[in-house]
Amino acid sequence: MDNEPENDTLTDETRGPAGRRKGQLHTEAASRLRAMILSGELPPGARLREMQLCDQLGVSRTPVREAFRTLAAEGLVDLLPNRSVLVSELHAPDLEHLFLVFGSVEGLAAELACQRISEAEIGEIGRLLADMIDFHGRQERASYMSINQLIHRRTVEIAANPVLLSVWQSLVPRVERARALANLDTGRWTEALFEHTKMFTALASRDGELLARLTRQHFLNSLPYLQTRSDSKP
Amino acid sequence: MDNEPENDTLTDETRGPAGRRKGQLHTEAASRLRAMILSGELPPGARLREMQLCDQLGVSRTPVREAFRTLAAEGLVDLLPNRSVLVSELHAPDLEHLFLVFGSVEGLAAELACQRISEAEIGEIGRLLADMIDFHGRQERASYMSINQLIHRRTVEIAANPVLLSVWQSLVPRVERARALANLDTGRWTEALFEHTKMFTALASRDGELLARLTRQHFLNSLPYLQTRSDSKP
DNA sequence: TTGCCCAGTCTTGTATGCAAGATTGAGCGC
DNA sequence: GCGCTCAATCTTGCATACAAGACTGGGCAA
Repeated sequence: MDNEPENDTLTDETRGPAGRRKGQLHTEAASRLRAMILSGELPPGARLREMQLCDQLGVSRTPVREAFRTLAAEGLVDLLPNRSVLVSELHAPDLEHLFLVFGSVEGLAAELACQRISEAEIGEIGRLLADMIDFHGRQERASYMSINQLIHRRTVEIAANPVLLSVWQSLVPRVERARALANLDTGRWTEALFEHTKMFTALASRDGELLARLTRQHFLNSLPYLQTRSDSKP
Repeated sequence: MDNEPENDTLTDETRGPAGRRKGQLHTEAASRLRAMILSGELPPGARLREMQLCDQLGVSRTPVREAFRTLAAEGLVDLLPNRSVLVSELHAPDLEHLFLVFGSVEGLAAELACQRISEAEIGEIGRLLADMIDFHGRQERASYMSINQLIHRRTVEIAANPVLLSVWQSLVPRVERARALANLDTGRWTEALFEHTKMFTALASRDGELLARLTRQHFLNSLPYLQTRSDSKP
């Protein structure tokens, strides 16, 4: 009468073999919604009705509403007062603005990373680059993109600036979405890979100024190819 | 019976002569809390208990909780799961990170502004600078700081990049808070003014690269003076 | 037929109730 | 005297109820 089989007093959220509770519901809801937006399941301009998402996610409106604020801060949705939440649009001029800023942020990250990077980390990035070249040779785009993002993320992490990291994290969902919605032109793909090798050379020689310039240019160069797929304003 | 005097179909929230409803309560709550944090009324590390703020603001917990998310996205508070919300700390290393990133963001804004600024806008900034010099001469710090912020804001606006503007707006509360918590050293004040004049010269000649470099340096230079007042970690 | 008005329905904004996790302080054992 | 345990209280997380603002479709008049 004093102990039941399932009466475990574990309060840690990492116990979940039964998948009991991974974390906060609004965090979970935000992750799910973010994934749905990035995958295109929720296309730009889609109306997000609270109740519908509640049914879909199996939670009540409170965590869904809080998740909306998180996504709004990431620029993935627009909150219209007294009206529905809309998945934000991605117009061509917005993309230009986004990539300009994002390139500058990554440029700063690259500059800082050059000041701090260790030999081991240079080796790590080098191996990632080799993998990326390999995936390019085999035309495996998904794997390539995955490694690509990982290199950029590692660079920001090596920069070791939490403010920079948070700004980067707030922008990267939109950048990833833009990439996901556009197809990578084969010519641009090869060109981008070449730029990456040049960037790695700068990183390995710890030339921060050069790497920052290359990084900014890297994003500006990829811009026209993304815009070809972006829709025109209605 | 078909028309009443007050039967205006205005659905805009800006009608309120009776002060009926200024906007959403959570927006209002976020503004109030932001002001309390920036003014120092809520000092770094302060615990924000929902019920207490509800009484203080005269609203229920729901809008307060949503305001917390907004402020968390601005980096003004830290959300601890299942524990209280804390006003975020401002340690010396954090300030260094913040000013490095902020200087870079403003640097990009300055670079873009150089490409777009009109003669009229150069005149406008010039007048603001003249006012600033005047306030410096009369040792009116509050007015000086106000003009100072206005110049920076106008520069970002002239850059005409909404993504950049949103990043800037998300960082500027923390920068302003750091400035508010520290006293401006007189020597640094004069030095900063000199830097501003150099920056204006670059802006007027539309030398974006130079202006970006000066802007970044401007923030790096002011950093040591802020840190002298910042508390050491417990 | 076409345009406007209005009521019904839907959706969002806010308040409140309930349960679970965290904190604290007293009591007990060492 | 000191440290641990446990329970009472507090605080947060989530769900739900209620009210107010938007949307939609039918009906009426021109």
